[in-house]
Amino acid sequence: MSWERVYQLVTRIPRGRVATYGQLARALRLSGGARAVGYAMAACPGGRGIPWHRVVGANGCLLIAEPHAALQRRLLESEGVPLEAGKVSLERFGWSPARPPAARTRRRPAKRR
DNA sequence: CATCTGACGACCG
DNA sequence: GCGGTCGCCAGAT
Repeated sequence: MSWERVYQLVTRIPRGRVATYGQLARALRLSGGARAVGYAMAACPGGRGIPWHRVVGANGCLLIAEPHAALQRRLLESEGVPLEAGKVSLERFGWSPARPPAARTRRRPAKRR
């Protein structure tokens, strides 16, 4: 399969939200697992409006190397997705590919802090 | 056609 | 908590 599928899904990630490699991989049933998505993103073509910066590691951390990580961080923050200790709070900004939750901008599901 | 090269994540010691 | 191992795909040279 071509990576097109991955790109399509990534494009579906709403602004202000992020998805993890593993999550995308499972959503697409990629045999290669998260790795496959990683490979796909590495080959991600530019100039197509693919929000590649909305894809983060399983832990919500940025995986790519500098200087791209800095850019990703900047882009995310410009979308309202803050990085805490170098990581995105998947609890708050994680997006489910098949199950987009209602906008919980400030509503806490059961998590209290 | 053979090889190399990357944006992962789960598991184990 | 940290570092090493393993499974994996497609495109470029």
